Amino acid sequence: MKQRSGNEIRNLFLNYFEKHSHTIVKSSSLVPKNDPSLLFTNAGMVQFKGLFLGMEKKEYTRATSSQKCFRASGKHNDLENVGYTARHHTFFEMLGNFSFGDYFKKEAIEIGWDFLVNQLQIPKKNLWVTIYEEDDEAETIWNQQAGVPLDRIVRLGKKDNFWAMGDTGPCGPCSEIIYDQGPEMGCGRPECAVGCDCDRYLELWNLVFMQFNQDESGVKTPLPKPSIDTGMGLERIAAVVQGVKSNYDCDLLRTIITSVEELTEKKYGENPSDDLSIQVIADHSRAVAFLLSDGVLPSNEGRGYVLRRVIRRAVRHGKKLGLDKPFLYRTTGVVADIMQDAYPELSKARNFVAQAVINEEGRFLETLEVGLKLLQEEIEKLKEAQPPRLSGDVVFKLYDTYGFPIDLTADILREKGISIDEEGFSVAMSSQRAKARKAWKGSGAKEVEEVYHTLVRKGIKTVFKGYEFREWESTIECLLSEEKAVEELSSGDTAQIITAETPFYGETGGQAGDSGQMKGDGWQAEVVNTLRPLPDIIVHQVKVTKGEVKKGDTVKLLVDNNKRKDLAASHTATHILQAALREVLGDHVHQEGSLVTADRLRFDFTHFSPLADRELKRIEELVNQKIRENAPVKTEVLSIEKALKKGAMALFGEKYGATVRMVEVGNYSRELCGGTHAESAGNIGFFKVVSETGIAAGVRRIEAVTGHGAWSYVRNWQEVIEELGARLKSPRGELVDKVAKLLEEEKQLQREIDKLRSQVASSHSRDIFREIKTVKGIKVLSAQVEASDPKTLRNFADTVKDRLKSGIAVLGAKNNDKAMLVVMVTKDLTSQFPAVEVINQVASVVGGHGGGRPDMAQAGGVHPDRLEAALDKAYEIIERMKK
RNA sequence: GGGGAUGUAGCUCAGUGGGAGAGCAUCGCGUUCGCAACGCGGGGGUCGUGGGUUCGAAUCCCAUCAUCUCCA
Repeated sequence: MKQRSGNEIRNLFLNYFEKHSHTIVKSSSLVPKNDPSLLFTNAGMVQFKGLFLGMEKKEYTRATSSQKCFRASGKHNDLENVGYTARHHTFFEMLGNFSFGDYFKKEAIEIGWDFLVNQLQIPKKNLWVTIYEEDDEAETIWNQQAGVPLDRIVRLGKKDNFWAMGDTGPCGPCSEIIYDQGPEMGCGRPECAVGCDCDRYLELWNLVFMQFNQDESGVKTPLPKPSIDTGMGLERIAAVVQGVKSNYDCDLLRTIITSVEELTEKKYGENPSDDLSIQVIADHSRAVAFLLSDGVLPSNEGRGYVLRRVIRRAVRHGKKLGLDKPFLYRTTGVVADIMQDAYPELSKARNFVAQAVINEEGRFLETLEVGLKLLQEEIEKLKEAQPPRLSGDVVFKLYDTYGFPIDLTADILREKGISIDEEGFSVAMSSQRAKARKAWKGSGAKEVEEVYHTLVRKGIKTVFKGYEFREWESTIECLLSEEKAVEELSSGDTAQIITAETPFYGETGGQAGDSGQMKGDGWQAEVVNTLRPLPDIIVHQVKVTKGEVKKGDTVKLLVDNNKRKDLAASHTATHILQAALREVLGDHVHQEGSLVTADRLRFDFTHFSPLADRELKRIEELVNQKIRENAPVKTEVLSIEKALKKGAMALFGEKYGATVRMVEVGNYSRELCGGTHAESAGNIGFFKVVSETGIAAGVRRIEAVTGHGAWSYVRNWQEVIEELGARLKSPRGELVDKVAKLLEEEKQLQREIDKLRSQVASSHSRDIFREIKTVKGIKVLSAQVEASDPKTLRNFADTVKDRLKSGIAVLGAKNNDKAMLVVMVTKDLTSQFPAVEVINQVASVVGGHGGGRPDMAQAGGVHPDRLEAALDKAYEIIERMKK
């Protein structure tokens, strides 16, 4: 067998099949396009699904690829096993050849076998073949065309060798080529044979013969054009060709392991526990590099959460190896180095990947340490428990507060043989959900919805006229009071009115509703707010101010134009802001939420770190620049396909109808949006960011004001600064220096005061030292001194204690309406006269109590007039304590 | 919007109501031809901010800000 690198094997494979009339197809993204059933691409055939199902046509009928695959969720979840075995990976490459109704079993077997035996020169003596138990055809081909002896062909059941895409659709038998690593790699059991779970018999290459279509009732009918789908893990074949027993020893992974060795100064292969961690890091580095370069960002749901879990796992294993600083961004760099020729997206995304990884790592390292400490304490407590099992509450706390994904906690505990209480975790989780939901209610929006559903079923709906008009005439379709339909309303009532048509914009998509007036024959109402509980229904919240309103009345609807203009300006500004964010921060910025009101706007978006001052400044500047350019705002109703083709931003996960409304601001911003907008960017006037904060991991929030709101915001600040300037008698430009100087001066003065205070206190010292008494042979000084704060008193007591050499000092001082006391006892006397005991007895006289250490205690009291008595009594107290 | 965690010297952090600390960094002195290393000494703090409780708060309570984290 010739030694070949992983890269060489990949090229050899692709070129070999190209020679056999296959088209080399680039690996598709790890994020499957147009396949909502799949979180990640997990096999080579994923991008060809449409071809197999006959829903798509391509110019080729034979293809070959080396496909990026990721398995850490869903049907194939290998995350738990990574590191513990020699074969499991979250990320791997799948080599495959495909026939779409072109060649079938015979040719698939022949060329596959030829590649292994003649191209890679794998010794035939090590190869076995499995087939589906009913597939005689396959057996004949293997035996007669490929020359595999019959005793090397093993028949296996449905579980192993029958493949199906799902419960229905294409399916068929498959056949696997097995590599025998030799008995020393096996489990040693006498019944060990092909099909055994142990490491001896390695499944190298799976050939799927798609020949049936299965319907709902399970009936299989032969496909008119049977197809071929094969898959061979590159890492496995590389390990075999390179003669190593573990995938981690093939060059594709070994290079990364070497870089981990360099970072940690640990040697791979010396300590099983370290090896585990090193392998996890090597595997996860690849997954992380590829996921990020395919545009997956760490987040707390869906794909992003899988990525986050992988990163956090790797960080934790790094920590186990002694890495306290971000390191993963380096190993992902190594991945880019060795793989970028085959996958150019790695080098393109290189900087972005490093930035995103280092951010996520740094963030998690912060909580990891504290979380591990908590976990360690809990593990200690569990030492005696049988069986050891960590409570759901703790697992939840780790998850909730420290961001430990549940599988990470499980992974840590697995090493210690501790299980986790998943049920308890779910309970804690749902109680958190319930709490959040309860807190969210209050608007009562949920219950109300039912009323509107019934209205819609009755055929009531509202047509929105407000894009073009601010005033409109229509008829009243329905009156609602306290969620019940009524026939009429009278002056003073607050209620909901639904009309056939309206110029009022109902609150949706984050834009606040319009307000204004309604006028009818002999009645008037004020529209306080407008809602849109369902797409087809617009609800005016009104207060009737005059007359009686009846169902069927003709009504004049007048939108408050000033508020509408402000709302429109805010909304248009939001669009420009999003475009600016994407320009400054990158294309990973997506809207996560948005609120548009007349006086401010709030925009939540995905981004992995707090914004730097200069970034914010740049964004603000860009938005204002666009405002000054005064580009017209154009709206257009068109098909969703057309809009997306024109590059409109659509919200992820949002459902859109067949036709959509696209809002363009010049050629800068293009978004799908149903809101009302300014006529041109200049109407916004002025845009000012008010705050930028974090909302959740990976989500930031910007709040900003526009137009009139922005002006008054700036005006307020100006007033504050002017007021400051006036008080500090300092021009605006010198304010900062002035304050710094004042603070410095204040500090100096404080020091000066401290010094003077202790001088004042000690100036009385000569007098009080005459009052030293000897109580049963112990020198005791109890005296009142001048001290304005406890610190001075304490400092002074220190000097007294030093002078006494051996003895007890009890000092007191009056301060306003309080008495202060301090007791100091020299070290040689603390066992006989603990300072705390002395002071508590003395302090009780002044109505207080105290505490401290054996050699020093402090106390206070609310009766300063009794201080003298207390100090006198100190001698008695000490005398009584002497045994 | 709701919950939890964190915020102490330039950095990393300790400090469960009683005198604000450690290690690293920094400065000075000593040792040295010089450097590294070492020894001794010093400077550096609104204990995130604002209230409250208490004789006394870094510590307890409330509010607030920032960062992290989970839920909606």
